[in-house]
Amino acid sequence: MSQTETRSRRPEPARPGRPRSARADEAILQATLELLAEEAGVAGISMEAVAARAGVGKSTVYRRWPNKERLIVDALAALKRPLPDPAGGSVRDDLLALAEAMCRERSAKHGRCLWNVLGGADKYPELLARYHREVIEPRREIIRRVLRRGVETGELRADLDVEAAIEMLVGAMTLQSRAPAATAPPEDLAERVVDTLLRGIAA
Amino acid sequence: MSQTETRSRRPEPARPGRPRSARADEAILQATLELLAEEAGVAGISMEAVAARAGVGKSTVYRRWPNKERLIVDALAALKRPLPDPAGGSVRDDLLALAEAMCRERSAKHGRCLWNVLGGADKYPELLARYHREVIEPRREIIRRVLRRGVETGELRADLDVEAAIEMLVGAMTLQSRAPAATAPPEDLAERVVDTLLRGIAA
Amino acid sequence: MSQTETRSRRPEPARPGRPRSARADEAILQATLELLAEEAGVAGISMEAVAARAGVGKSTVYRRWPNKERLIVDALAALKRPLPDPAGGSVRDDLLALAEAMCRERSAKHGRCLWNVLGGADKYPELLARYHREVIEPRREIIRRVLRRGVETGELRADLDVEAAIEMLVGAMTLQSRAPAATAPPEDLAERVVDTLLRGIAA
Amino acid sequence: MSQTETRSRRPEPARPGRPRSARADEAILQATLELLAEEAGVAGISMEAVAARAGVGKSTVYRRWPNKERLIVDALAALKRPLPDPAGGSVRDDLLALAEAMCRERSAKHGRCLWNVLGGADKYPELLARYHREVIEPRREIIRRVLRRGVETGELRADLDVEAAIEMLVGAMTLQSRAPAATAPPEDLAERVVDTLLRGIAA
DNA sequence: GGCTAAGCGAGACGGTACGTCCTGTCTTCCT
DNA sequence: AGGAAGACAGGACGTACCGTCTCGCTTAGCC
Repeated sequence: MSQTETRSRRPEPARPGRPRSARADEAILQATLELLAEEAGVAGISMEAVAARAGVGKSTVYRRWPNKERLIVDALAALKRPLPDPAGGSVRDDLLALAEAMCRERSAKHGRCLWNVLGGADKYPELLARYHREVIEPRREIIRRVLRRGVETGELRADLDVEAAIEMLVGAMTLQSRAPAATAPPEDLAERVVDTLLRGIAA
Repeated sequence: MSQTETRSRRPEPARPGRPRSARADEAILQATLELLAEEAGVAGISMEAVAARAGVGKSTVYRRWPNKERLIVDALAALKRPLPDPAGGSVRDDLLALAEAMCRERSAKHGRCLWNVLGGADKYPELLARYHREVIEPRREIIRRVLRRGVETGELRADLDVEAAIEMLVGAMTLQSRAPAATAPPEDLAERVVDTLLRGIAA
Repeated sequence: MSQTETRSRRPEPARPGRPRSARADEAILQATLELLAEEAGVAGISMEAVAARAGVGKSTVYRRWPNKERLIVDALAALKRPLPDPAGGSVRDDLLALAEAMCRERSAKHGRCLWNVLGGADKYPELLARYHREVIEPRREIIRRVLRRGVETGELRADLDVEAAIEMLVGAMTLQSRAPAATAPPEDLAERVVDTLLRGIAA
Repeated sequence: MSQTETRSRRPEPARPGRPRSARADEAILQATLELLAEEAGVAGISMEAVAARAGVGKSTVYRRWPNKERLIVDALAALKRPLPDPAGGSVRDDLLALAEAMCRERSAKHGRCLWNVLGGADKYPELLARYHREVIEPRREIIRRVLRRGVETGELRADLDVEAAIEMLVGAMTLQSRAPAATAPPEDLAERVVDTLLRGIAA
């Protein structure tokens, strides 16, 4: 993944030997995500199953990723679809759109993947660090811009603690996903959270 | 653990044979927590390591817990110290005390344990469900009571969405712990979040 | 193998834990020999195939033998049936009996095993050394005794070079086995070699 | 090798494209022999190691030889120096010269190669057959001629069993090489064997 | 005080997955 | 077209745990 990116950035140093198969890359990532969704967690899937489902030899997997964890983090990165950059209506509309996107994601297949993976993360600090850098931060940045713009337009209070607000919004929307599967979040959770955030709870 | 509780509830049905060693129970749970902190995640520790560190045979572990996950959830339950029931000052003071307690917990050893475990949780829904029922919900209930009292005393707005507020507070305080270890949360995060929650962000 | 022998020599120090299964020992050695005969050479068989055919887990094999080579040498040792101690008739009769036994062995299943294995032996000098010590030398000793007795009884010349004679007899009977499978040795090879050895070739 | 021979026999059919590099041929065979001596047995060396040591791509090896075994047999053929055709003195002198040559060969580097290879031979019958035809038989033929001449000159007995005598001589001289490396054969083994063969062991 | 039943440390059992290495084939660019 | 490089599918290697089982030995309560 990262190598592919790196290589494609510069105009191909023309390495000798047979080039790596792009189909294999895709098949492996695809198989990984499927298994990650079906089974569960880093522990729940096996490299051998990944290779088998991808129709690929084990060595083809290990040539690209040094171990299971690194494969999984790259597979997850493949779904890091950025949050929809909000149209730019009222701050409330923008925040609501973002909150609902996060809420939807929670139940989506990849949502589960992320959580399954992040659990065992203390063991792999770089895994977590990279995930933060490449996935989490860009998303917060979008919210941060919406909030800043709100301050400028006067929609939000001038002394707003932007980071605390981000933390609350993101926290509320993602924490819920840890509830038992049965406990579906209420449909209107996004709206209720955004409104509570806007108005505050003080009388 | 659960069996121990069950047994200690009724006055000993007086089973025949040698009774189970209480020292073994403790040693196993202790070893589990130590390994959970040192290593990481459900996947990171092995039953053999637990037994070895506890100075106990593997069968002594398996006699008490049917598998790794059940052992771990019981070990975690051993640290479910309840949040300090707030003294009952102003709502702000109470919320702040709770928030700071959660914040402190995040960096504590058991804090890490919880997160390490919750990751691979999709595979073990009952683990997660039980954890929610026995650990998470009681804690939310404490916050819930503080908020309800605030509404009654008029400190908080009458149309407050209690659940949304809980979600935001808990989410903000716990999500942070997933940042890379280096990224220590700001000292005053609790205060900033509580104030932002109280006042709202709208102008 | 060696461990079993060692243990059974002394009256069991009563080691803790579940004792090793004698059935597994047998099944593994049996499977090894079968595969050694069917397939060929150290390289031709796999530990996984051995375990599978023996109906045993791989770890059960590796608990007893540290690697493929050590397993194979022990399997071969299991067939080191000693040469029939000759009845003690005339020297010619005794030598003929021994030569014919060696000749028969050549075509037998285990004969092939030995050769298949001895090939890659430079890599495992201890394998070869042990095989010599435990299998080859005892056999030569039998021939040596027959020749010495012949000298004493006056059947053989007094100035006989015993070791050279052994080398010639054993060499002639075993070298042949390296001929292509098609080239069956003549029925009467043993007799012809013994007589040539007795009479010499000089006029 | 075989292809090279075939091509060099006829005056080059003038194939299109770049001709094969003679340097590559040599480098590959050289590398094979070196590894065969250092490591051990057909199983002990890898095509990748051969190609790497020869400074050659794997495909360059596989273009010339279809698999490991064929490469090895050709590499060995490169050392099949014929036995010195004996000067034609007394039969004893001739046999002694041949025996000593065989004895010397045993300790030489290629000696080891041959044995290393012959071990795993059941799996590759054609390898063995070819080796017999091209290396072993020519050598026996030399001994055979010496013995026949001895019969004609009256030095050897008229009713000599030529094949049995060959078997004993060759067997005695080559079998020894299977002893552990430490056990060097006695200096005078050749002489003792030849004399024992000549005089017989009977009183 | 002996009997009975369960607990105990130890470790073997059949399995599964790991990550490494090598085989023999293929695909690319360079000469 | 040959050559060097190296990717490809496949499969065995030897290791580490899983959760179960079998040993011989305590350690209790009940007779």
